[in-house]
Amino acid sequence: MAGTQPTRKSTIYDVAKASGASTATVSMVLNGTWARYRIKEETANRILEAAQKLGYAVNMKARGLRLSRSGLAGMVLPHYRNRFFAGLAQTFEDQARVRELCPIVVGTQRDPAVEVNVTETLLSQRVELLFIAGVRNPTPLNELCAAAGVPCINLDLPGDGAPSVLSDHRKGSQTITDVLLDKLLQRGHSPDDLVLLGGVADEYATEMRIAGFKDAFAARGLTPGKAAIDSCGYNAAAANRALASRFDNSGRLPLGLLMNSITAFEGMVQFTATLPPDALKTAVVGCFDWDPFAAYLPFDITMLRQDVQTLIAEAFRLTENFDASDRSRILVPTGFGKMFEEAEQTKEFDR
Amino acid sequence: MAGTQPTRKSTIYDVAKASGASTATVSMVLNGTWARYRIKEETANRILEAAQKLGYAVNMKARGLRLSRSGLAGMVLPHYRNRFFAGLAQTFEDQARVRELCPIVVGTQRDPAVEVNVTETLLSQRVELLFIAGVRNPTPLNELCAAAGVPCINLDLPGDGAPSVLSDHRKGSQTITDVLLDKLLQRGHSPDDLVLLGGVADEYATEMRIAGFKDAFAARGLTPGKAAIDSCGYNAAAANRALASRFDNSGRLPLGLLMNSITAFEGMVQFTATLPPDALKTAVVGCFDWDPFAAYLPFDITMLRQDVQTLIAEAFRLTENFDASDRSRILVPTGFGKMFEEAEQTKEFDR
DNA sequence: CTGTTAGCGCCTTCAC
DNA sequence: GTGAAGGCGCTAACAG
Repeated sequence: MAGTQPTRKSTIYDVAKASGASTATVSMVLNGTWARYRIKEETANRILEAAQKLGYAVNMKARGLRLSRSGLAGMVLPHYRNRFFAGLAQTFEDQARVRELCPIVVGTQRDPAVEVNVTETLLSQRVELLFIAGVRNPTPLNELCAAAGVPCINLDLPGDGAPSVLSDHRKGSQTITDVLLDKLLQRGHSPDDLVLLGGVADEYATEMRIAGFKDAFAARGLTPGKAAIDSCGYNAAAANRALASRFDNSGRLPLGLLMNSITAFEGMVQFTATLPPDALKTAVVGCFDWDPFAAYLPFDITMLRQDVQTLIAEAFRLTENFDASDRSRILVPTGFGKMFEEAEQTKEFDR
Repeated sequence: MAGTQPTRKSTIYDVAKASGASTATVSMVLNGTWARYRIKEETANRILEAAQKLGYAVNMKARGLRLSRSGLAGMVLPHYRNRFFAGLAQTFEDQARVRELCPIVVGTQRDPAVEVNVTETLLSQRVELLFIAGVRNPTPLNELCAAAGVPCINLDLPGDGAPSVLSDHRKGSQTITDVLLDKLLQRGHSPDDLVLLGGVADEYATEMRIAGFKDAFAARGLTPGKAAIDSCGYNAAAANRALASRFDNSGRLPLGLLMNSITAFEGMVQFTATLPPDALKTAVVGCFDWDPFAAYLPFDITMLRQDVQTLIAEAFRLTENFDASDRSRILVPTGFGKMFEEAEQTKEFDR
């Protein structure tokens, strides 16, 4: 590989010259469309050989310019730091590749300025579709896409500027709440001992989860008390503080705890780490996200999991025959534990 | 946004027509190079305004074709499923953006066919540089890049076809081994009770970690025993099995355990979850990766952390004035615990 | 069956 | 100060 001059990449002109054919013939052969044009197999082989020898690789920029198809599929998400977003990214990549698209996913750190910036960049690269995941207010991004005529789907958080594909947080919340209530009763405790902790009151996922929480109580002819719902924020520090103040007031931890996000859950773990080891022994806890290590922490824990496979599949489905005026909100069920595990099998040398 | 015909994106021609200027003038103004050409400020403003109104966005495909600069920076990595790779991706994106490049990172699931495929795709999109992280044998990918004249850096695993930026696993291993030995002695146990578990014997990171492990013993005038090093593989199931068989043979867990990867660590956690809760009470354990939840598991655990910031910064440094014949291996120190935490602060609404 | 040609959208040199 | 023209690499008609 040392001898080749690295500056100039070979083009179809080089291949044409080397093989003594014309650029059109080369183009057809290299695209595999040559059978349709009844080009002699011998010519085709000659060209393929020359291309091989020259290390020719198509310039997608030029092809894209000509065809006005970039072959790029874009997705923006906040970060990769939890299993949900990591899974989303992975699944998106896999399914984009199946569709012969080059996946390009970008993390924005939930910074609206970065979100706009990234979207503009992706659009200027002429992505053929854009998925927007976990963006608080996707409308400006939707509008950018609409202006560019690029199909755009909101994932995980709904928006008014495009169709949305969402996990059915309400139903999921009712289900997990129900499980926790059963466990609580089994241990001789009361439904009043269950607390839904974390999240932001005026935000979609939290609203849905609160609704589902109430649904579960209602199905038993009950209503959760005032103190049972504490939307103290998503981040670990907030949940940590909220728990600490409850502890200070009552002298103990709630007997049932439903954490509204893995980050809030992390805050809970941080706080309980400051307590004697068996402070959570009798507690029943649940969480709206799943994490492999969290699942092994030393207390009774139930984790809900979003179905990234279906989420992404639905989003792709919406992009075919995309209807720019579509504002539908598709709901995808969530499930427990390891039900989606297969997708993330590790390879032998993985680490 | 409803009224605009979504099919056609506006071009500089549209902007030129709308503003009554020529395409050249528009181009200069839109590139910010207009001051150099002494274009009237009034004209410039008129053009900017028209562009704004038309929702003009540069077509990077065309610009790239003309300038032979794509504005794309590529990175391939195995997946996003642990904090190291997630951090790498995040940091890469941030630093690429600082350099005015559009980051495009792709996960390959450690599948060599996908790795080659992805590299070819990225190259055909004319990325201006490519980082290759966690690829077992990067040489074929390096050669593809070399043939295309694209700067290419191996991250985290070394290769013969390009410069590499690596964590100093050997030094890190010596340090953490030293810490574990101290703890073991403090508790009245013997250095022989420490086991290095996981990894693949003929693989770079494992080799370095074994060397560091021995260094730590050597510094005390000792040599680890035969059974002290068990490269049973990286994946959780393998570590799980290895521990199970040790347990069957000796009737107890090793008193000191140094896990060679977060996945092997996960296997250990899986196995110990089948034991009585206090089976690990007196154990001393370490791990060559860091995870926020793993850090809160109920036993004495020490985690080593790679410095993704420096890793990426060094890689970028190597790409400027890139020397295609450079085969240097740059070593980056690792550290303990939360030393690189600041980089992943969560926002208020994060989850 | 194969070669010629006209752009895709943009930037830059060179006249005006 | 501004307009016209050429070409980046590729593809798809359209001629031979």
